Amino acid sequence: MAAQTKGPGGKQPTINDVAALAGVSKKTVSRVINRSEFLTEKTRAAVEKAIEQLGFVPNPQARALAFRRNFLIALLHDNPNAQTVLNFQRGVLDAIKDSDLALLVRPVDRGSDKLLDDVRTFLEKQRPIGAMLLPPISENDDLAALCEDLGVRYVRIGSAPLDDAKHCISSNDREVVAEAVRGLIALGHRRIGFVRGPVGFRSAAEREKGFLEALAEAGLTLPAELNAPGNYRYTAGIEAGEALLSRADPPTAIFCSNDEMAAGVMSVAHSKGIKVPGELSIIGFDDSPTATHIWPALSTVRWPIREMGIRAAQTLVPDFLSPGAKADDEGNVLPSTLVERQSVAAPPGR
Amino acid sequence: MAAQTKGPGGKQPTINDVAALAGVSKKTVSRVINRSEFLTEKTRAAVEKAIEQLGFVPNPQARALAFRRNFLIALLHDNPNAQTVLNFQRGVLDAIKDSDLALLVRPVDRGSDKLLDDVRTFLEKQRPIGAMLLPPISENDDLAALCEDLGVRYVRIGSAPLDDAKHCISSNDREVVAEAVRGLIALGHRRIGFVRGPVGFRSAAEREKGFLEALAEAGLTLPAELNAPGNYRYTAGIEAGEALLSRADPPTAIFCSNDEMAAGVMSVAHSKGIKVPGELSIIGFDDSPTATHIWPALSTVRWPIREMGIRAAQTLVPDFLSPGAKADDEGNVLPSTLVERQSVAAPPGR
DNA sequence: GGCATGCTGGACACCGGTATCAATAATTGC
DNA sequence: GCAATTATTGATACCGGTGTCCAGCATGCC
Repeated sequence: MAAQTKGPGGKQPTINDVAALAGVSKKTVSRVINRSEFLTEKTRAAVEKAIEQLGFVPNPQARALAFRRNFLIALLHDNPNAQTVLNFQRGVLDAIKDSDLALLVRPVDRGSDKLLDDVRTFLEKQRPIGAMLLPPISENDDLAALCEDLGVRYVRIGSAPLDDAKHCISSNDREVVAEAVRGLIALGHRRIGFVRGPVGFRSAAEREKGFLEALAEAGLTLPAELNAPGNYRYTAGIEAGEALLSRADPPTAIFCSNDEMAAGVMSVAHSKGIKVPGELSIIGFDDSPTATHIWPALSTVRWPIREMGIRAAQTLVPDFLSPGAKADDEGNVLPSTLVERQSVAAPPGR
Repeated sequence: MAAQTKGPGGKQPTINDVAALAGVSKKTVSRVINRSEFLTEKTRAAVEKAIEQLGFVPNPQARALAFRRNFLIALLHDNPNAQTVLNFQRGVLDAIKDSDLALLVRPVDRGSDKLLDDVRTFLEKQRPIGAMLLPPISENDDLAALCEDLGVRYVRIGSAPLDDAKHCISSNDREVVAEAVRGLIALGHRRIGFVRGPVGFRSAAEREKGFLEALAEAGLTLPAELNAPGNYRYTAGIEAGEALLSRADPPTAIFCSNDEMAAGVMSVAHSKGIKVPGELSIIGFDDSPTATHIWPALSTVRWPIREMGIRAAQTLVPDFLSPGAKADDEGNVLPSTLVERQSVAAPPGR
């Protein structure tokens, strides 16, 4: 007698339909859905059969309302590197796959003076359980404060710890950059150029620190004329390449703070007839698709971005994930790795 | 006397709080929120003042429940080209910015035999108003049928109309490819190679059609030995490049069905010492970041992907967007454009 | 056999909005 | 000036779940 409209275009069955079919109350069905204890095996089986039969799927909006919290997490980003965002997204989705959570993606404009208002409106409207901040906006302390204020959990993804461990997933970029540069020095490079990232970016600062560290260890310094400004864009790489490679005494190797700029430097080298890696070694950072698509393929640093996505989810919402509720304090620094391709060799004289 | 817990960590004010403060019923507040007519200017002002004062933001879950539909649209994709996905996403978000809608992004695995089940589960669980299918999964008729079945609106993004206009946003890829190839012929190229896309992809077939069309117009044909298989990946470009450029009679130009494969062909040319564009012209498709990052910069076809995102939103949920409720039948074919860069020139002999 | 105890499962209120429909206020016609 | 008409508002049920709290029943104990 229960109206069980089903099938194409029809209404979705509700918990009441299930309860009626199984001959129990809706609360009992609710218990089954939420895996409550205190249930006879018999009752559980009956309810599960009814659920199966009706193809019942709980309405997430209703659950959200009743639970007084929804099951959304937000990913906020303003990243020029699409692959990074998507890989991170994949990691997060891998982590929440078997949970009730869904992911809301929100690109923002870090340049806008309404950034904070935008994010506030978004968070107030959607009320996600938590938010993930990808670099570079993860470096914005006001955003973190805003989340705190609104009672929204958050994690910040960064190149170095920015906050206490429970709010921060990072990688050891500085160390790996240093390792890469040590490699150049070991090959015999002495005049090594550097293309910086944008001013005020933590990631840029970390890469620079690693670079200078390695030079210092070898008793080398970075002459001002080999230190080029940059902003992570291809065109900045072009400009830096022009500046560094037009000199009478060009560097024999250049470390670029990301792959796009490295591609720019590489283009300049090609157009000037400078052989890479024979006459010039180049190293980038990110391991973006560009790194493998340019010729010769770029040696670079691979950021464990997908793993960071997984870890970010585990840190943000451990209570919603089944087993991997890891919360080990220091586990939130993940290792970047050096990827050696064809853009590095010994300098000409050796 | 009304309890207005506000501020950090406090509860969000509800419609009841607003009603109490404004001295009206909750239904009236609801009317204000939903811009109902039949409201005195005075009442509206009073309610709006209370909303403002309390910083009230309606709970989307509660609205979704009461409206019997949520305000989510889903973006389903399995796209190797991250930039495309992100640009499309931007377009959609631009379009829905001032609406109540939110965007749920869902990567899927087109290779999985559980694809349909995955998508079904996702749609049943989240119950979005509509779904957007990006290529290549947009070509999957079963997915479209599934949406239909579940009563979820959908639009398919493709290289050519796949369905009736109200379900399909496409671009005129065939024509633009033909235009590009005509350009090569006009420059004097006669032996033009082709690197195909993956078998069974509509996008690949369209590009091939355009290519052959232009050849036919000029009375040319594509010799089997210049027709290389591909799968849109860089490595396929490498293989195709090896096959085509190792011949005694190599082509003087190669059209590649996407940029990544073009980058592969370009790498092979570089490593064989073949000058691009002096000895070999190359054209790609997509205008991905790779196209500008490689050297020389790649001539390619730009897909109006962001505009397609906007149009997709307008087609999918015109009733939720304010003015741009365009539904003109034939307006859903958007123009791709040829982007001329430095990888094309006249063939050696001319 | 009667009673305390521990499990189960149900009745009912509630989450924060919207729909229905009747009640009330404002306007109009004559 | 009064009834008829129309514009505006409110009372109450309801959307589809969950929490609270209590009742019913089987069991163990004396």
